[in-house]
Amino acid sequence: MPFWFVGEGPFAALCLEHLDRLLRPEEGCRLTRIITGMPTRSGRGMKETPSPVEACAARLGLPVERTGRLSQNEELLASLQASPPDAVFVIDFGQIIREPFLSTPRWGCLNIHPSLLPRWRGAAPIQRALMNGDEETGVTVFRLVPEMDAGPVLRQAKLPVGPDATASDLYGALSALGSEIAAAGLMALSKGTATFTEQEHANATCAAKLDREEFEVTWDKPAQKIHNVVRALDMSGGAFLPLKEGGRLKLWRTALADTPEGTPGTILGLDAEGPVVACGTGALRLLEVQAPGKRRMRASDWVRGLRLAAGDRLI
RNA sequence: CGCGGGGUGGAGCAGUCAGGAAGCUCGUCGGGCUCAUAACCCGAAGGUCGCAGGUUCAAAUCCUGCCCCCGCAA
Repeated sequence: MPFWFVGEGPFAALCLEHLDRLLRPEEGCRLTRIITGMPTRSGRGMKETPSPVEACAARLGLPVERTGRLSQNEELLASLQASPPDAVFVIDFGQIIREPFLSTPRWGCLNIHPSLLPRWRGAAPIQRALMNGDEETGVTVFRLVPEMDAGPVLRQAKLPVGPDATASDLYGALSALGSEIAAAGLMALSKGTATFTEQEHANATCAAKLDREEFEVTWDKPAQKIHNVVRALDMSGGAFLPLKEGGRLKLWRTALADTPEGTPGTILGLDAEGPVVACGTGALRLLEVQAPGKRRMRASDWVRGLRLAAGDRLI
């Protein structure tokens, strides 16, 4: 059973790694082509940066091809139609896939989507689930249809979300779980024992793309809400607190504290773990932060260098 | 050549503008106090001040080049 893999972002890279491990040739399963997007000019100095999938493939020693707009890649389509694979994984790719691409593979194009579809269709399912405080999430393997994330489901698995689970935790867990059920689902398909189930479209919700403004946190909000934003954004550049002297303090890791009272932004206490800061409701302990121009560090170290003490205000 | 911040004992920082004996808060090790301690007291070890040149009587500090880390913007 030959498969293609089309992907670009970090979730796709993790899935690629898992699928490469799970789809072992002894069952006849293998990824015959890996396709990713063009490198982007980004980062310091506007350097050309390959996609996470390309970097991952290189690390695994797998050949990878780049493509621009898939819908205009005649060569790729011709090759697909000439000898269709059993399925094409399209994961975290950032392009709408249309016909005739969708229905050319034997079982169509399959996606591993890190949410319990039809909940959180769209670009940022993991982040939205965390920001929303969901206590349960999951991963869905489904067949692509023209409408975004609306195709029939092959397999789905649930995952409880711990109170301190972060986006990177869920990226790791859901890519592993998703790859497993995808591999299992394909085996079942090949034996004719699997079916696709239509989604309950009425229950669909949308996981909108992240907006830069959502990365900013202020102390007047409830501690739980800030904690959720911090957890959600640790793969996306990090939540940040604007500093009065300019610049931003990134919040990489926090924990809810039970210390109650205080004016929002006041340091209520300091210990080896880090400072506890009063919020609009409740208080938050800072565990890992990043000051402007600095690397990530333990919040206790950051506080030490700044000579902050209980009673000081963090704006 | 897109814009900007930073590299000082193991950690986080001050000192650089106005050159002149290595500092602060911790950690580590040893000792003391205590029923006990992550608390307190006393003491100790540990640094090519990112690298290489230059200026100077004298450079962490001024000049030149290079390396590494980080943020913004896309």
